[in-house]
Amino acid sequence: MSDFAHRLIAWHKAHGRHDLPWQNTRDPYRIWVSEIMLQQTQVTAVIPYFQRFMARFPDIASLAAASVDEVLAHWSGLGYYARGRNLHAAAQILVARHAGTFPHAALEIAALPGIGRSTAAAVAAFAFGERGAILDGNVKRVLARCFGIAGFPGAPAVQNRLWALAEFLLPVAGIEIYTQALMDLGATLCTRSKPRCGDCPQQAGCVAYQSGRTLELPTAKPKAALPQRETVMLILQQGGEVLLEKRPPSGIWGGLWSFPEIARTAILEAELAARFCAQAQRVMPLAPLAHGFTHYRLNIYPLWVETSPPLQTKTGQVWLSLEDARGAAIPTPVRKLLDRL
DNA sequence: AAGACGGGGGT
DNA sequence: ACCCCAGTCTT
Repeated sequence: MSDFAHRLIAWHKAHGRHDLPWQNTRDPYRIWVSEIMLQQTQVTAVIPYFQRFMARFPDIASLAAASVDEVLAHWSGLGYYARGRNLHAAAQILVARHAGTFPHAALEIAALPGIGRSTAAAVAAFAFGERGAILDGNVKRVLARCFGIAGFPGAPAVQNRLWALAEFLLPVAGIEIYTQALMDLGATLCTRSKPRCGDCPQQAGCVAYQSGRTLELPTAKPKAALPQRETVMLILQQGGEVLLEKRPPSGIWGGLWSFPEIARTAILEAELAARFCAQAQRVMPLAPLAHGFTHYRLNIYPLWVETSPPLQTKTGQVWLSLEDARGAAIPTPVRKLLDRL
């Protein structure tokens, strides 16, 4: 047996969870229901639901005979209601095609609605002792850390590596305790934040711990692509001066001085007349400028405009020399644009 | 490959 | 109050 499996099993004897309502049984139905409920849901939340569910639907036949409405009523509050619908549909399939019994092979189990590769392997292991790997979020975290697997575990290439590793590590015998131990380690010690490495049986061989990368592994999900926004900044120039506007006190660049903005679809002449009592003498687009925020990316399309009198300014508008503008409270993109003039 | 699905825990 | 999380199915 691998050192990894050996240490895990020894640890589980002393520190694992042994008395959950779906443990100490080989009833595939109880194990199945618990594994479905435990998807995306923590043990403490599942326990009362599991108890009520088993009291009302004690076996495959009673679940299959019930209405989907009643099944969902017992799921109410647990979330991901497709789990409940699939559970009910699978029970009816088991009655119709498997004489109301559970198939032993993980591949057949995985053919049922709502059961994927990992859940099938867990049910097959706990109910029938079938040797197979599981790979849920807890296991991904444990393996990524212990073996230093970088990359987002949800990415197919990383996930394939983790599956292969999970298969490789399986003990020849004792799949039930090994599988439970792996789940328990991830759920209780090797947690996402504040892992208890001091109590971990794998510490001496853990790549993440030994290299100080525990909090960097597993690699976080890549941030969603930043929303893109765009604006036109008007660089109104007259003589050696440019017009700056004071921005509203809240929001982006609150209270700072910035170039006036118009929508990309706005009509320049109309905006100039309405907001600045000015006319354009010369108009010249400058190269676009991208500015990154934490929550979106702003593409700025600067429009240099030489204006003609009158030079009326409204409240919150000011004409400044380039030098004075550079000394004002301006955001970085405005500074970059000033540097181009 | 990316999104939908619902609720809970951590911060 | 916000961000982060996660297995399976669907698109």
